[in-house]
Amino acid sequence: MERPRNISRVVDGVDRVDDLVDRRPPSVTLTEVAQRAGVSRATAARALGGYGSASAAARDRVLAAAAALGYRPNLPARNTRNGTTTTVGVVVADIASPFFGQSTRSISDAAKAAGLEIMVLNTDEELEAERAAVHLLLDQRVAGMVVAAASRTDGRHLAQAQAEGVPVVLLDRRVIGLDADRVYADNGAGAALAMAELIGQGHRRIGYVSSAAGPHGHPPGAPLVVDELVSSGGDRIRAYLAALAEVVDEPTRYLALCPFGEEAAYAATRELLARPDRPTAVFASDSVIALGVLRAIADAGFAVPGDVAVVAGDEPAWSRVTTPPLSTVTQPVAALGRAALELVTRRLADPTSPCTDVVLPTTFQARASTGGSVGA
Amino acid sequence: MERPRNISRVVDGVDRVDDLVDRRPPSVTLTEVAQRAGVSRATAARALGGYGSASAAARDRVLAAAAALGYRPNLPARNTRNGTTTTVGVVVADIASPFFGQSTRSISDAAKAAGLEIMVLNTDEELEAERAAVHLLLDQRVAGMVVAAASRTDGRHLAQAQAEGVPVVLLDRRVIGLDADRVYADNGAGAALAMAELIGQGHRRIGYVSSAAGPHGHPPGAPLVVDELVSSGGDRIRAYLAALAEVVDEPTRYLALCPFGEEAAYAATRELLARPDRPTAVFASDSVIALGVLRAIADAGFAVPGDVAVVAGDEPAWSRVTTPPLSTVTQPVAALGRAALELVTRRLADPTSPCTDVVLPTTFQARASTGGSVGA
DNA sequence: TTGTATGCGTTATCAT
DNA sequence: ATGATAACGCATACAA
Repeated sequence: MERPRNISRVVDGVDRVDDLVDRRPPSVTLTEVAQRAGVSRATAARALGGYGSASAAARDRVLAAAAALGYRPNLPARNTRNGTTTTVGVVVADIASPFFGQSTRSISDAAKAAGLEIMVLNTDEELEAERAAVHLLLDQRVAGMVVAAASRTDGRHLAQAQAEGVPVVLLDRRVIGLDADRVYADNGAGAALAMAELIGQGHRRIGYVSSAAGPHGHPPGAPLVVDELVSSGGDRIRAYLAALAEVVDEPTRYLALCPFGEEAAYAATRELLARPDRPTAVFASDSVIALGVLRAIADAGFAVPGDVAVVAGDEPAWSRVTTPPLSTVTQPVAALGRAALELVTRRLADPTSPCTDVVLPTTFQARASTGGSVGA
Repeated sequence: MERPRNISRVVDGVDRVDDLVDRRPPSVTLTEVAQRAGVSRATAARALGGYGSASAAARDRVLAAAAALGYRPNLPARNTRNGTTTTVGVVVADIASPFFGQSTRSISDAAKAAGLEIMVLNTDEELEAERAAVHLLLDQRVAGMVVAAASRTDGRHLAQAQAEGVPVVLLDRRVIGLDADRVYADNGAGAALAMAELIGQGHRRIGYVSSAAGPHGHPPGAPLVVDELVSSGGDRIRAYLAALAEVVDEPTRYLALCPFGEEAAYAATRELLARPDRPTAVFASDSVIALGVLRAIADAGFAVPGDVAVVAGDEPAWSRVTTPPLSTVTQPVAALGRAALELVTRRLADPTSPCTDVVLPTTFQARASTGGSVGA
C-alpha cells in the first residue's frame, strides 16, 4: 500500500521552523564582502584566495567580513573564469554493481582527499550512452575522467576528450588505439590460477559464464574475437581458453557469453547444465554472474562442489556466507580506484609525460566451492 | 607484484594515433558559431536554445555552423548566467553499500530521464562530512539534493539549503524539525511482519543487530533514545521492541547497536551468541550487517535455522544463494530512488506546495533461514 | 525577426 | 599593497 500523503505543519511531532522559509538565497557575493571590508574586489579576492599580496590588516577585515556575511564562492562563476572545474567524471556500466560501486567509492575518497568531486554516469555497457556521458562531462568542463569503457575498439570519444586537454584514465579495461593512462587488475593471471586449481583437481569439462560480450551477449554462431571483448573479461577468457587448450581438444565448448545481469547468467548456466556431458566446474566471470550461476546449479538440483565446482572471477562480499564458501579471484578494488584518481591528478600536473599502466595483482582464494577432486 | 610500467608508443599492439595530441581545446564558443553563421550572438543563442524567435533560415545556418564547428555549450558559463545547474546532489553514507548503491543508481536513471545529472558525496554517516557535502553542493549551485541524513536531530545545514531555495528531499530517513519532502519505506511494518513470524514460531530470545546508532555505535550503558536514531533503523527497532514487549519482560536484552560495517556486526553477534542464554533468532538490520551475522553464527558453530534463525532487514542480492536461503524484508529500492528524484523536480516546479511524504510498502519474504519452529 | 548592450561572479592583469 | 578594469561564455531585456 503506497500512501503518499501531504503533511504541512507537523513533522516528526515537532513544529516546523517557520522562519527559515522564504529567506531568499543570500548568495553573498565577493563584491558584498569587499564592500563590507572596505576594500576593492581585487583585494578581497586575493585575501580569500590566498594569492597575490594583501596586508595583514586588509586580509583580516576581508576574512571577518566573509565570515560575518557567510560568504561562499560561486563555483560555476569561478569555473567559467578558470575554464575548468574541480570535478572528475566517473563513467561506469552500473554504479549499483559491486565492482563499480566499490571502485567509485574509492575514486570518490581519493578525489575528496585531493579537493575534487566526482560526477557519476552509468552506461549499462552501451557505447552510445558512454558517448553521451563523455560529451556531457566535456560540456561540464570536468578536470578529468575515469572511464570503464564499454567498447574495446571504439575510443574516439575518449580521444576527443584527450584532444580537448581532459585527462582520461581507463579503469579495468583497455581500449585499442587509445594512448591513455590505465589501471586494471591482472585478471588473466588470476583466472590462470583458478584454472590451474580446477584442472589440477581433474576437471576437464569446465564451463565459463561471462557477460564480457556486452549488454547483448554474444550471438551463438558469430565468430568470437576475444580481442574485441572488454579487456578485463577478454583477459580472463584468454587465460581460461589457454589453460583448457592444454588438456582438451575443444576449449570453447563450454564458453557461454551471455548478456549481462544475473538472470542471463542463470539461463546460460541452466543451458550448460542441461547438456548430456555437462560441465563439472563453472567459472563465473564476476559477482553478479556468480549469483546466477549458483542459483542455476541449485535449481538444477546439483551440489557444489560435489556435482559442480564453482569459481568467481572477482570477490563478492558474500563469498564466505554461501554453503560451501565460494572460491574467488580477488582484485584490489579500492586500490584500483585510488590509482585511477592518482593517475588523473598526475596527468593534470604533467600533461605530456608518457602514459602509465598500473596493473595490480590478483590472487586466487581457494574455498570449499572448489573443494575436492572430480568424482564422476 | 605491482608492476607500474611506462608504455609510450604502442598500446594493445596498435600504434598511437599521434595527431590527436596537442590539438588544443577547440572549445568552440557561441561567438564563433554566430560569426560563421553570419548572425549575432543573440540570434545564435536563440536558435540553439530554441527560445525566443529566429527565422527558419537563420536557425538553419546557425545549426549548420554549430554542427560544422562541433559547438558544445560551456555549461559552467551557462550556469553562471542562470544561477543554477542541472545537477542534483546525492548525499549518502556509502555509495558502495547495496542499498545506497541501488538507490543512487535509480536516482541517476530518473535524473537522466529528466535531463539532470547527479553528483554523489559519501558521508560515512558522519554529520560533519554531511555538512561539508551540503555546503559544497550549495556552492556548486545544484538544482536540488537527495539526502540520506546521518543525523535525525540536526538538520540545520539542510534547512539552510532550503532557505537558499534548493529543494532537499530526504531519502530513507526523516529529520526532526525539518519540513522537507521525504521518501522512505515502511520499515516498521516490515520488521513487524518478520517479528510476527519469529514469535509465531516460538522464538522469544530474539537478537537484533543494527548499525542504526551511527558510525560509532551505541555506547553500552548510555541511555538509548530510539527517537534519536536514524529513522529507518529506529522504525525497525521500535517495531522489534514492540513485538518483543508483548512476549518477554526485557525486550532490550538482545538489542545490539554496533558501529556500522560487517566486522562490527560480526563482533556484536559473537557476543550475543556467547551468552549462556543465547538468542535463538537474530534480526540483522540490513544486508551488510547480515553478512557479519551469518559469518558469526557459522564461526560459532551454530546452524541456521536449527540453532539460530535469521532475518535480514532488507534484501541482499545474495539472499537466495546462502544455505539456507535468507528470509528478508524487501523494500522497493528502485522506486524509492525514482520517487526521490521526482520529488526534487516537483518541488523545483512548485517551490511552495506543502511537503509530501512518500512511504513505500515493505514485504516480508519468508525463506528457509526462518524455516522451522524453535527447538531448544 | 534581429542586433546591441549589459550582467552573472569570479579571476587576473596592470598600473598606481 | 591596492584598485580599476577587462575578460570568461552565455543569456536576455530592450531597442530597432
